[in-house]
Amino acid sequence: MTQLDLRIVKTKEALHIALLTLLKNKPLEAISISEICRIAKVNRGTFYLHYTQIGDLFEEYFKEIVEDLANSYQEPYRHVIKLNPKELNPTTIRIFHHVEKYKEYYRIILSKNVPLTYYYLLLEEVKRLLRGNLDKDYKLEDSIDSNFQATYAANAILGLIIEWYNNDFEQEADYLNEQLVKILRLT
Amino acid sequence: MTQLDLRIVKTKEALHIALLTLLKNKPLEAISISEICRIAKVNRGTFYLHYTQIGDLFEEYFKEIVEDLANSYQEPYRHVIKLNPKELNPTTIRIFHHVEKYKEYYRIILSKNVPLTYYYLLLEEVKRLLRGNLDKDYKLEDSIDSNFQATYAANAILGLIIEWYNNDFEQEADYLNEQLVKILRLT
DNA sequence: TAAATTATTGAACAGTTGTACAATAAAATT
DNA sequence: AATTTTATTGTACAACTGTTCAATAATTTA
Repeated sequence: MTQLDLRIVKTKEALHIALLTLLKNKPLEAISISEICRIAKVNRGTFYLHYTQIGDLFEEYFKEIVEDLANSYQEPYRHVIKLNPKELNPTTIRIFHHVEKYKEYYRIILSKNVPLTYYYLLLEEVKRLLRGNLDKDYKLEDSIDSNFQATYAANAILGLIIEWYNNDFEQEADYLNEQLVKILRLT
Repeated sequence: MTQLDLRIVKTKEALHIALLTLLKNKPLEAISISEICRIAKVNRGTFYLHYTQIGDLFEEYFKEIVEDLANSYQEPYRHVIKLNPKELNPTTIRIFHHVEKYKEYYRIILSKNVPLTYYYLLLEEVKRLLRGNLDKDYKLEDSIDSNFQATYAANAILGLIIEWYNNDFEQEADYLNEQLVKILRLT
């Protein structure tokens, strides 16, 4: 038994390529479904068979990017910075290099006219990655809600990324790492 | 010399009321400009004379709400919680009661299909409110970028609000305050 | 390979969007 | 109160949206 109908694969591929092509010239919000379909040579009705919004199509990519973030946490950390592992687990900090690598996409998902969905996808992933560490590094008080704590920490890191984005990613990823370490030592 | 043309005031008021009316029954993304104008009995072209998107209209409200957040920081803090003022400036923490008060609106601006703009407006305001405190409470290292630090702290607090929103605001505002204090003591 | 399944197409429809322009009405100014 | 200024209206247009349906084509299954 086969899982994927070849026609579906082809259609989605064509739509993916079309969206990427258009994104080189205009922001996500300025792209119309008709336009994508025209370029992809796919009937507009077919688009609606697979997606409901352009955002759904974009989300398919972005999920791959977020997957790369998760994967990057597996391989050993090579960018060595002097930091005390008791204060900050180095794995925590690989996210900035990931963002730097995909900055064209982060420029999209952090732009103000784009829906929050992608931000939330990212937040969930960072939470998931942090959660393991939080448990290990700190003994939790019983009275603390670990969901609140995880979202607090994850969103704080996303705050750094937002500020970085506002600076048009002009600093090095390593600089962001240093800042994070300093902020954590301070608090 | 007069500043505001009465016709403009009336038009905007009608549009405001129409949007609020519609928001009772459907989410922001499902509301069309035509619909608003039909209810407001305002020509559609007139809408475009003042706004470019529905979001602009909604933003006018939301700015008032954010203003209330800022104002609430002026009056003395009455919800007394036992906390060490050296560890956490109590003014920091008034935000949860504000959100509770306007939770219908925060439900809108934190929903996933809504653009990031409103989130950024909120983030900027929280940063502004925190910035004063951060400077006072901590001696900043020279090497730390206060913009990064401010966005880190402000976004962390918004993280708690996001988690609270995901829980459909079921906890009390005071509970959020307690959690924040505990998290800050922990870090 | 033939039959069955199902994705894609094309056409059509009512509603929305963004824009333009002349005519009109409402407000501000003198 | 008369005049000037300007916001609003109505109309029109091309493009986009979301949906439906029968006809057709591509792919899978037996």
